[in-house]
Amino acid sequence: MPTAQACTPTLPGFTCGLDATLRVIAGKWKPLILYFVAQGGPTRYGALRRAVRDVSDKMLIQQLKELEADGLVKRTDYKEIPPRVDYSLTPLGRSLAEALVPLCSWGTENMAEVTRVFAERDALNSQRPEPSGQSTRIE
Amino acid sequence: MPTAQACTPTLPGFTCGLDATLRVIAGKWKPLILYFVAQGGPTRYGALRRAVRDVSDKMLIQQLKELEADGLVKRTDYKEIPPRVDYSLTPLGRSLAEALVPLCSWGTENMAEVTRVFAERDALNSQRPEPSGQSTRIE
DNA sequence: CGGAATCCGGGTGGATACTG
DNA sequence: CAGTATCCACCCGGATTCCG
Repeated sequence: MPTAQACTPTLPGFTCGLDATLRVIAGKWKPLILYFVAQGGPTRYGALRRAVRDVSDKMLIQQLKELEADGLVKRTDYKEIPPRVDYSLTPLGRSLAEALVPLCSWGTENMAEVTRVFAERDALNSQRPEPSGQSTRIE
Repeated sequence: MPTAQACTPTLPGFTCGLDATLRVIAGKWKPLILYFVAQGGPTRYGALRRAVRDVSDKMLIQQLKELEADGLVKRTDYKEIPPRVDYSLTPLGRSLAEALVPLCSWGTENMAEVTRVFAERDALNSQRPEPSGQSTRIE
């Protein structure tokens, strides 16, 4: 019912609202970055790096730059020594982060289910001629 | 700010609910697929291909298979000639699609903004001959 | 501390051709 | 109509190293 018909083409280039959103948050870490900054307020680079586990400097910086270029996050350099920089959300970024909340809730509620499904999939993978453990497939 | 701290680690493997969700919908087309199927009910392959613009057969099938393996969509083959197959959402998939609604709304509301930002970015890219590295933008 | 630059392997994903 | 199969360019993203 309210399955939202908000997906009506309005501007050229995007097929629908979801399409537009995806172009902005496409990227392995962007949603997590947005979400963590939304929760923590202005967040220092190091803190962000620790929060978004397994992200490398290169990727974190890259995604942050794109988010900044897209007007979702704001970078503040305090020009101090040692360096201090923090990242905060713009109003636009804040509104997008709000839209991510349901996704987070969904994950929390269905984490057990997701874990199970992934375990099954990994079990199938390990039956294949695939030596060594780690299966960081994803994305 | 009710910025939801639903992002509390609960199960090993995932840092938070959002992390879990992202592992499931990571993939260029999955959110769009979920959303279109959610809107249209059981959707035929061809219809989906037309709905998700610019997707190739290969990618569409691949993503559909993963969604199916993850228990989000259900494939129905009517074994007819000519072939007829449709895809529908499982309860799990339906709940996830619901969680996508805010993202779609956000895109619709901020499409003008997004379009503008992207235009600026593209403008900058085309201005730079960039001596140290070929940056032939995007497709 | 907060990056930037470079190298590099593997996966992603497009194009095309073919099948039932 | 609903896929499958193959080739392959490209870029994502990790590791490493260096800089202010």
